[in-house]
Amino acid sequence: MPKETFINLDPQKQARFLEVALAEFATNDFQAASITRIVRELGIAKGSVYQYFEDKLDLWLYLKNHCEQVKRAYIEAVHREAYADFWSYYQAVYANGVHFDLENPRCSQFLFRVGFKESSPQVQPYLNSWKEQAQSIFVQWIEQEQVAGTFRRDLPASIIAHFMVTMSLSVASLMHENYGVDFERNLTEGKPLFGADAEALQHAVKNLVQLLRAALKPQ
Amino acid sequence: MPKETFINLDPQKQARFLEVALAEFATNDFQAASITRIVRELGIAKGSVYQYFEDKLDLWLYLKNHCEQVKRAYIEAVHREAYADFWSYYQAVYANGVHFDLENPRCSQFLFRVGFKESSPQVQPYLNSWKEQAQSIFVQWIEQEQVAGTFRRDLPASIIAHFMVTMSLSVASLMHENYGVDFERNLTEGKPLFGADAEALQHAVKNLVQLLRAALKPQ
DNA sequence: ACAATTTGTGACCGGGTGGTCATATTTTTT
DNA sequence: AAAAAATATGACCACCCGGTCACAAATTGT
Repeated sequence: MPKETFINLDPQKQARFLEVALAEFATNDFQAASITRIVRELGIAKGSVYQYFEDKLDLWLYLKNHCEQVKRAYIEAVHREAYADFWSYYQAVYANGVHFDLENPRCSQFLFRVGFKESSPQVQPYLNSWKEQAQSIFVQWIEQEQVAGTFRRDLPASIIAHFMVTMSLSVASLMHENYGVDFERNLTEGKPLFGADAEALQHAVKNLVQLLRAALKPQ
Repeated sequence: MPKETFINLDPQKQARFLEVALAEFATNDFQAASITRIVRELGIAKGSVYQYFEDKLDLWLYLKNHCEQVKRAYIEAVHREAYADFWSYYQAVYANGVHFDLENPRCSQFLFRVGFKESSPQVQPYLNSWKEQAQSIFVQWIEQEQVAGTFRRDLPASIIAHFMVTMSLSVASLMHENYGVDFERNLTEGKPLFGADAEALQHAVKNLVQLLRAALKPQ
């Protein structure tokens, strides 16, 4: 939890602090991320950081919580009832996830790191939470589809959920490998992660959905 | 490249050095891995390391190359011609990959880190090579199967390859999440990565193949 | 206007790092 | 046995880190 000093801070300064801190933690491990670099970039004294947060871990937890909230808002804006079948719903959720990426590239990259790249022992206890959340949401969806008879029932929902989550998250690297999208460059140039390649993305997702459909329909 | 001093080193000492260095780099980022810890563990002087290798990066590259060679030997021991259909071949390759895991847990964990967790800028240029190799091998397989009519032809081989590689590699985390296999504990206790859970693994791979089959057969 | 409180500061601390090099030890050659 | 070459050593260097704290500045309350 941030200290009151940070909460009471001028919103503009608060936003700038968040921006710079997020950039640092999006580009580096917990261990490798440097408070010194953050304050140098911000042009403030190092002591200030410790007026705002207890320590490095406290700051990291705040950033994680913040980004998760932002992302959740995007996802929860899509409602299953509004879609005729699961796959159109899935694509809508995915599209909103991409909007999140486009509009909050640093958040997106940070969460990606937390979910997949991070291995610093100091944050180990806090790593799996959101992955488990995503997994359990998928399990609920899948069980409903299995009952409705649109998904195969010969495999446990938890297994199917694992593969769906994995594939969904892999689209980013597919974009990178097969469509030549350069996330790093887009980031350093301040562009959104997917840059002007929204079309390539749609194409990739379409192909992915075709594969998942075939894999998951009743055999 | 290691210096001659290391090549001429007593094989037993060489092996012990490799073992300890690999454990360090398997458990930590390139940045976080510590030469100081390695020499402390080995009980040798820090200067010795720099008689063996140019610098930290040189050591890392040697370890990477070594582990890749070891793994390749496992994979290339399986020949396509010896199997009637692709899926039995695929399962045999997978089984050998698991043997590699079981018999070289540190190698396996290090390569996993290099392929998925690593983000230290110093090693960035050397990261993608093996992933691209795996991908291109899969593309060749898939194109052959497409010609033979056993795989769907309505999607590009590159997309299917991404799908297969991603799903194949995710089995490890599936084991962790759904079968409760604790890689970290197995490692610290010196056991092989999959511990005594070979049965769970077989089950997971069976499920994986079922999904892949359904996704890839001609629609 | 003054006092009280909150916010900002940056030199400093202990600790860790990769890497060096003059020196000591061991091995090989003569 | 002596000389030469190869190998091992660890104190030391410059650097960076997270975190502290006595003090300065600014804001708020009276």
